[in-house]
Amino acid sequence: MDYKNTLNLPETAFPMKANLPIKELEILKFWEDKDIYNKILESRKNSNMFVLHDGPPYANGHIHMGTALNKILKDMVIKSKTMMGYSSPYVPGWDCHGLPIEHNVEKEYGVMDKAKTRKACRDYATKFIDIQKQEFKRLGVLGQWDKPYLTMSYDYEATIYKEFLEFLNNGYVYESKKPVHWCMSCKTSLALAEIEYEEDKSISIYVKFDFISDLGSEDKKFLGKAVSAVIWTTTPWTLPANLAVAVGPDIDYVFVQVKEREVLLVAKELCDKLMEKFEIKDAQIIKETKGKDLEGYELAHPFYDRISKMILSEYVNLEVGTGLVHTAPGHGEEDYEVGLKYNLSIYSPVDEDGRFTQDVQYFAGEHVFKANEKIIELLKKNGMLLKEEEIVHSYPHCWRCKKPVIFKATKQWFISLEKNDLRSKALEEIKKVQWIPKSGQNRIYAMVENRPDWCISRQRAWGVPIALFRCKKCGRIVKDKEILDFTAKSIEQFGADVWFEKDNVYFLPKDYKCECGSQDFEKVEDILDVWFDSGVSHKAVLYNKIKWPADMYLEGSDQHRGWFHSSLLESVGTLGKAPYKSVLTHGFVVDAKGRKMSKSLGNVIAPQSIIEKYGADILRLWACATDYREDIKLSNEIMTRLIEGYRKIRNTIRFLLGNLSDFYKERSLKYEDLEEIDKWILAELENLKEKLFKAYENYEFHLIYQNVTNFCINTLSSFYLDILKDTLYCDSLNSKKRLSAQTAMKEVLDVLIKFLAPILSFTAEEAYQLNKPEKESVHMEYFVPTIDKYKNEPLREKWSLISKIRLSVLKALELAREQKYIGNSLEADVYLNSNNSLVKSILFDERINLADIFIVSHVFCKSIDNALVDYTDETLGLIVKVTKAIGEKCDRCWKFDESVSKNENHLCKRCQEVINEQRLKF
RNA sequence: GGGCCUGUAGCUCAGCUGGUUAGAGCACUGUGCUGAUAACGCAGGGGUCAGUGGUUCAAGUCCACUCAGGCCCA
Repeated sequence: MDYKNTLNLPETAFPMKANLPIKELEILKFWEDKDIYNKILESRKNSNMFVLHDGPPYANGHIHMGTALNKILKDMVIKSKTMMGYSSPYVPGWDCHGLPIEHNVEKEYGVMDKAKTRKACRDYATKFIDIQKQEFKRLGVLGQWDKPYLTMSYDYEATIYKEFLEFLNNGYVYESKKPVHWCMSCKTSLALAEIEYEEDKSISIYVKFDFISDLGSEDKKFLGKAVSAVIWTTTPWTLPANLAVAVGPDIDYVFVQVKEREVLLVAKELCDKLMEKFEIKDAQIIKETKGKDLEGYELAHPFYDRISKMILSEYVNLEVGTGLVHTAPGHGEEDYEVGLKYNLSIYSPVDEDGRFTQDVQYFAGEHVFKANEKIIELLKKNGMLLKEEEIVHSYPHCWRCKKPVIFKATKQWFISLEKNDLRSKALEEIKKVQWIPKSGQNRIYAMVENRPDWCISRQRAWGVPIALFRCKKCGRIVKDKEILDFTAKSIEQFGADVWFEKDNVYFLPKDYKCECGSQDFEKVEDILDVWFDSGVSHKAVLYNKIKWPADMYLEGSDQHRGWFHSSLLESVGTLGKAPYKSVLTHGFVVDAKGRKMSKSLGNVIAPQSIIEKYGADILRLWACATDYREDIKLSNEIMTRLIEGYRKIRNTIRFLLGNLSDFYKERSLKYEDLEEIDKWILAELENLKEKLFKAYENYEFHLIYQNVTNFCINTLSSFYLDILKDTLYCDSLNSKKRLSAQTAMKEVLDVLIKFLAPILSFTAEEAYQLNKPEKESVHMEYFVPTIDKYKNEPLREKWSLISKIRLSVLKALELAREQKYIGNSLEADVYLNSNNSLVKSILFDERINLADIFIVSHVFCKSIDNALVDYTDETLGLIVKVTKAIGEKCDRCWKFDESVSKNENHLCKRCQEVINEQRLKF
């Protein structure tokens, strides 16, 4: 007879197949309809706060794996903090200004006036904010999505401007020249993103710079000889602006005698090649020296009556040239940097059309590219040209007009790092912040320590203007408080557009005069660096609003130079403190081989494709399972493995739910009344909880995945739950043993669901709703606190030994199975014997049922002859013998027992009793 | 080229302050069950710990270099 429907088999609405792509949409709707985010905050309104401040992604394009990872990690931090009892609001933001948007707008609509460009940029940003918002929400990230912060909102723009004024009024801000890419035909400066590199033919020349310094007085070898340093350049037109010659401090140089009275200085390594090039035979090295010993010598400019200094630069390399580098601080990035160090002037005597200014001897009014030839002529005439040759190299071109660009120094606005000790204060603050991982501290420290002053101006349209007036006559900047305050107020009211839309008369009081008496003013039209925009977010979003400083900033490790950096300088500059207490960084998403994802490599995986195929919880599990502090690999195999892991967790939850369907709180037993095995699982659970708490506290999410998976597989699935099945299915609904099991299982399920909620946010919610929920959403819950009563190390040790004994028995059973003596382990009886006292104490312990634990029909602690299998475990001192089970197979529980043959229903004693009890009920 | 960092089984990760034959889960192979069933159990194979050299009685664990990769800068 089939007794299947007399069993208490698991029953649940929690399906084995998750169907996440569909199910998640329902859950999203549930969260939104019930306004769960705000209810969570409401439930924590009297709690301590933990504020993770969102770094604003750029409102451009769809989200990619990196942004998805970042948002998921943030969400896991916030949800876990919430479940620890904190009030942890999440205000997402977007970075809206800046060149990439302006660039795309210009590509689409062509060049427009500022007002139109700004309007189009605003629309463009708005569009992508909406797109990204939907994509972020789909990841399961809960937050204040209806009221995000936008760097282009009027009040935020006003904050940017006001913060700039703080810097201005505290004396940090100054104007100075700096070389930028300059298009001579568009007459505009260009950002890096607007530069296209193309192969170009160019002239390159080797030029002599004579030593003025008298080397003969130092070393007789030089007496009566003309000594020259040899440089190489591909831009002869920058020679008029030459102010120095740079050498590498650790590079070896040689003085080579080439004629009776002529000596050249070149890098040792390149010497032979150069002599060949210059067609010099019989060159003789007369002296060797390190670059650092050359510092400070004076050279003569090759055609002007001017000194060119010998300086040191780390940028010098030996790939091309002579190892000595012509340096014009007004015409090159590196030249500029090193020029600042040596206090050279940023000399750039070229106008916006690319013509030399009037003060340039020989070449005034000449276009720089045309001047190239004339300069070479002059050098030839002076005898300073050693060699001239054509080369092909990649040269920057304007993305718009495709013409070659030049480096030209233009006036820019800076924030000084030395004023008010900004740099040293920032460095001190860095030391106070908790950097996770620790190496982040070194990284940002080195950057702040070495960076030049902050160039905050851009010659673009889409941004917050440096809204200041300049006297056209004397150049003075208007700093009157009323005028600046009025401007700030206007921006707050109308947005930064007001600066471009209204005339001077709107901002300046009637009859306003400059100190010099002039009434003629011009607007500064430069806009602020977007890093300044996002750098003030702590002020715009947190300060005097939520909580300041933030407890955490969490971004990719590239932000050490980016947002962490600009926020730090901004905050230290105006408030004297870092805006964050801790900074957590994650690595970058790479492919299976550890290479970065790029379109050209064709290895890009979009988050959308994973969500559509597998669901956001799988993506979340991925973010959790890998150690994000390093690079995070993503591949099809990794996804497949994660899906397996997900299924294991899901099925464990499903089994627990199924076996608790008839259970409710009132039926739970007191801890003291639990079976030993159930006390044991609670002790194991306590151990797991401790690990999980620690992992959440240290933000080591991958340990949560590892621990939970191992617990589900080893502790639950293959041991505890497997053993429990007989009790759960076959015992009476009211049996103490079964209620004891359910009491423990309920606790286990609770812990799993709640501790997984920050990670598998959808699945946890689904399970929570089916498990007789106490709150509206699992995300309003708290982590299950540690319960001291459940801790029980001796019990854990005892059961660890039981588990070892079990493994030996399973091994013996496997041997019997291989020989086809048994199939199902219930077909076997086990005989045990041990000379180990500890093992023996287990064998004869009456509180545990070994037959249950081994899932066999009977266990006898004695010896027997003629066993089918005889297995000895040396380390335990245990002898295991296996025989066919005595008695017949009970039709209901499938255990073998001698009572079965005597029973008219072919049932064992236990099952007959359960059936009797069930009949009584109906 | 410089700064910061990484490299343990096919995949994801453990391996504490250097100390027994390097661990786990998944995957793989074999197998049992068919009352967690596109599930569950059991058993098994698989690693010269990126490479080379060094320190040490002893190195995956410390040092140097090399190779591969990532972020930032040049």
